[in-house]
Amino acid sequence: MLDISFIRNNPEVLKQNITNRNLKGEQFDVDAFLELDKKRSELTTEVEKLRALRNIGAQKTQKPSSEEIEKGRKVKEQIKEIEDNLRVVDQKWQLHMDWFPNITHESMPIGSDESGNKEIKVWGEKKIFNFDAQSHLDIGERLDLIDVTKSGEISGSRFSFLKGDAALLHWGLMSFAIKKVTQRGFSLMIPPVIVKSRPLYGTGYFPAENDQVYELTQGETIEDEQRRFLVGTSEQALVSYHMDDMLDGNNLPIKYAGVSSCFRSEAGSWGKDVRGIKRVHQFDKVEMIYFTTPETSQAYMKEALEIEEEILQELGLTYHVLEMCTGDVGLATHRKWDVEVWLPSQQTWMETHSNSDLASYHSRRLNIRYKNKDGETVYPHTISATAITNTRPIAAILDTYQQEDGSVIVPEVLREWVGKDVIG
RNA sequence: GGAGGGAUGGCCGAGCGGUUUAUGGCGCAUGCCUGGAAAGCAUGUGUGCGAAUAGCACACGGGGGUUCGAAUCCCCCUCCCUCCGCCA
Repeated sequence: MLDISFIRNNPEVLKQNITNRNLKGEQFDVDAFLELDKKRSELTTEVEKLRALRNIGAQKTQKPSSEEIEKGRKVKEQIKEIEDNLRVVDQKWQLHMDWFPNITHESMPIGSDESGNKEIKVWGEKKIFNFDAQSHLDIGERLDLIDVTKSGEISGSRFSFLKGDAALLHWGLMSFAIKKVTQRGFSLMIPPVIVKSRPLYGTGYFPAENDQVYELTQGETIEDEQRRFLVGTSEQALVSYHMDDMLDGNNLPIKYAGVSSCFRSEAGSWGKDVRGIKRVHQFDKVEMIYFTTPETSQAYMKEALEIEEEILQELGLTYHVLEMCTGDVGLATHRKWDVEVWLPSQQTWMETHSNSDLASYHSRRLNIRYKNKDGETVYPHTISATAITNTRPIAAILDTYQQEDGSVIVPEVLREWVGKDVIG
């Protein structure tokens, strides 16, 4: 959510930002919003004047005369009428506020889709096999590591069984990443994976991306407070951990590493990455969350990238880093880098990590503040970045480390968990 | 799941229909005092609109209602505590 006074003072900046992001729809109509905002101010002023009248009447009259009671009754009716109007205007006003995107960072390229993303770094060699290389799924099925047939029967499409050494690879990756982030000063958190709607609203998944979310509750008359959802990332629970909190500014940055399963309905992604375990409804992730001062968020975003790169380098996976463009990021994003790993058998990149500076977009929605040295209330910036996930890195390892004899070399840093040097 | 008891500012804690415009304390900030500090004293210390140290409104877990007037009464919801039940 944006600061309302920022919008009032810089409507052109917001309009330009909406254009840059290639957003379309009534909810992004800034002029209509400003009209509503004006109307809302007028009605608010009006209703506040009447309330003042009511308060004066109520304060000075211990035993009101029947005349005074009659006067109060009239004021009450007027208040109700204006409040009803205000409620309608306010709802429309809020809808715009909920949909307006964060202002993007100046270094983000302007583009309408993923083709506008800019490669800012490449690390490692693009491996060339001198034998007939297989995809991660073919390797996984041949070595009895991945079973998507059984999971299809049991859970539906886009689920998987990770078996035997692949399950050990999973634990290895998670443990390896946990070791890395705790060494870097993150407090480890195991959050709930079922949340209410407010954390999802607060982290920008509602209303904009609600088609990605699994809802557990049913019934049309259910109160919003009683609805429950599966998290798509531990970010949703971890950032919300501090909702309505007044943080101690001296403790910033706060760094949490969340470990959880993540659930995504993947609506609207039909046909993308269908084969194997590249895009599934359930995966596991170690996520890094920062709460920082506005001045330092960019520096910590770089720190997060450094950690991500260190993890991939030690796994020996070839990757590149993308500066995401304005048209390929969510509404909450201020700046975002994606890290993609090279799949040599497919001759293609696959996203394994993302790293976002959300500025104060989340903290405003979740009412997270701290007092700075001048005693002013400040909304901290939040950063969300992937340390590791299980499925895609496993796919990348199988692909990258396959050998001509059909076996797969285990990356050195994972051997203590997998218990062997070679699978198969 | 059942039965009770609770939720008040950064924190603690009064108030239970009308000088409460939220008492009091702690913490914090600023000033006075001091060689410096502590102590003491004074002032300030929720949010919005606003140029404003002007005003007004809002705010007592959230939402709705009753009333001329609600932190206070009623209804719904959430969370916490105690006991019972169930259970890795």
